[in-house]
Amino acid sequence: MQKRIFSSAFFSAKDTLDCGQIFRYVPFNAGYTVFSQDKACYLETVGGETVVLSDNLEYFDEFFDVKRDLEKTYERAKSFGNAFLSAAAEKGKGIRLLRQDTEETLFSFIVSQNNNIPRIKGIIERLCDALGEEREFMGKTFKTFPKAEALASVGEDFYKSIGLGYRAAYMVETAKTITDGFDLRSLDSLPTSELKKKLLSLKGIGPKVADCVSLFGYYRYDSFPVDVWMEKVYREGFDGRLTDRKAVSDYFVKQFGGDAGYFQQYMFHYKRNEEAKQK
DNA sequence: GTCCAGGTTTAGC
DNA sequence: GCTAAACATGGA
Repeated sequence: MQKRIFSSAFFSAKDTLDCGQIFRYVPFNAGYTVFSQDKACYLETVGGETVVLSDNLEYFDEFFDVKRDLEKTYERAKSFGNAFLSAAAEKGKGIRLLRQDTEETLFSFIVSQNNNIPRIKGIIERLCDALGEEREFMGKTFKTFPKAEALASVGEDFYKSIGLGYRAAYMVETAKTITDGFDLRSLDSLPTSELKKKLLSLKGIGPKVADCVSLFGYYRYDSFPVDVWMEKVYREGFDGRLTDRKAVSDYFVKQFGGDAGYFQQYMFHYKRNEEAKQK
């Protein structure tokens, strides 16, 4: 087991994991065990330090994008002079956008549509339990995220049995499309707009999920997913005149450019926490 | 019982 | 092209 220590100033375990970009992590000791593909690490923030423990540290250096300087991103967020964005950046400056596995991100966000985060986590956990391979980390066993081949090997009734509801058909069809030769890696070189068009051809992927896959799975920071939460943010804290989600997304990308993805995540996380407090 | 959640698909204009 | 209904599930 190897260990790395970072300043927690722009790397908070809690904010990075709880901001809705990842569904596979569980509280453990003072921190969390985090899973990606067939790998695991332990992540904790205590005081001014964030610690990563893993047998695959190089993988998780990349995963947590540890070389990226987020102070600049945070400063640019504040420089826009929007009250909501500034407050969100202040609260969420510990968020790091993860560089997640493309395929895992794709299937995870098919599950996410018209669903809530606790339920998404549960479904993905049952998915891995049933179809993943067993591995060990810190004396405990866990399951890997199943590859498309494994996902395509089961039918709709399996997905319904673990709670996917009507999304079961989307999982089956898209898993088959991928095993039949749709190469996710071949999209790496496309500009973001072309990448999204290709993603939209997959069943169960509409504009919002395509933006999430583009951002979390292809690291296109000029993506701005607009869901029910971001609609509220737009209405309450910005122009508010557009009604179409895609138009709202374009509006933000135009303003924020390559910072759009980070700013979106700051604001999404802040909005959700704000609502939670009032209850 | 109704409403909601990191929306997409399909049918009908 | 656009709009509106249908779509499972579980927690509030």
